[in-house]
Amino acid sequence: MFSSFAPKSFPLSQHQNGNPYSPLATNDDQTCEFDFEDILDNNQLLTDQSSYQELIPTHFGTKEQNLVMQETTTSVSFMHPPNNFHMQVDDREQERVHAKFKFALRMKTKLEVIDDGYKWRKYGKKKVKSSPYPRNYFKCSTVGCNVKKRIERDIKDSSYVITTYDGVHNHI
DNA sequence: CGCATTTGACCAGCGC
DNA sequence: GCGCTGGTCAAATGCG
Repeated sequence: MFSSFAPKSFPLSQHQNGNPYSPLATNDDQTCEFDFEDILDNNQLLTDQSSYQELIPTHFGTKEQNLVMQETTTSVSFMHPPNNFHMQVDDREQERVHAKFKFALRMKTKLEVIDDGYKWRKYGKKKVKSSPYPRNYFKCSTVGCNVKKRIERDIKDSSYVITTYDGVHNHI
């Protein structure tokens, strides 16, 4: 069963030749540099911290290092969970694990809405106390997919946007 | 007219 | 129990 928890494609509105995995096109409105700011919640399969730390540099780059998405191979690694993500779990367990999976990424962009390859429906906007910027709430538009995401500007540096994904897509 | 977005209302959880 | 805060709902609104 296919599933993914990360953006499907580069966070760019334009991809060369229409291929979302192609090298990045230059776009002044949105830089392509971004990094994992925080892993908010480990999934159950990776409760062993050491194994989790191994996966981050392999698949996403280290947390400290900005990851410039310029190579197809990097993006493909990024868009899918690690191969052993589904290891030794039945469908019910996998569903439970996916429902708990949550992570955030921080991206330098001037855009308010970021195209990550999935179709989202906005269902809420909230002023949060800790930030002068509103937080926007989205649900995946695909029927039966319960993935949500929140988007807000970084209060420390408003040129960055923090996107928090909640759940795992059950579709391509 | 249909669908997505907006936005105030409502709800749940938490700390006091 | 009460108030605060964040998350969700849903009616109103806007737009193609």
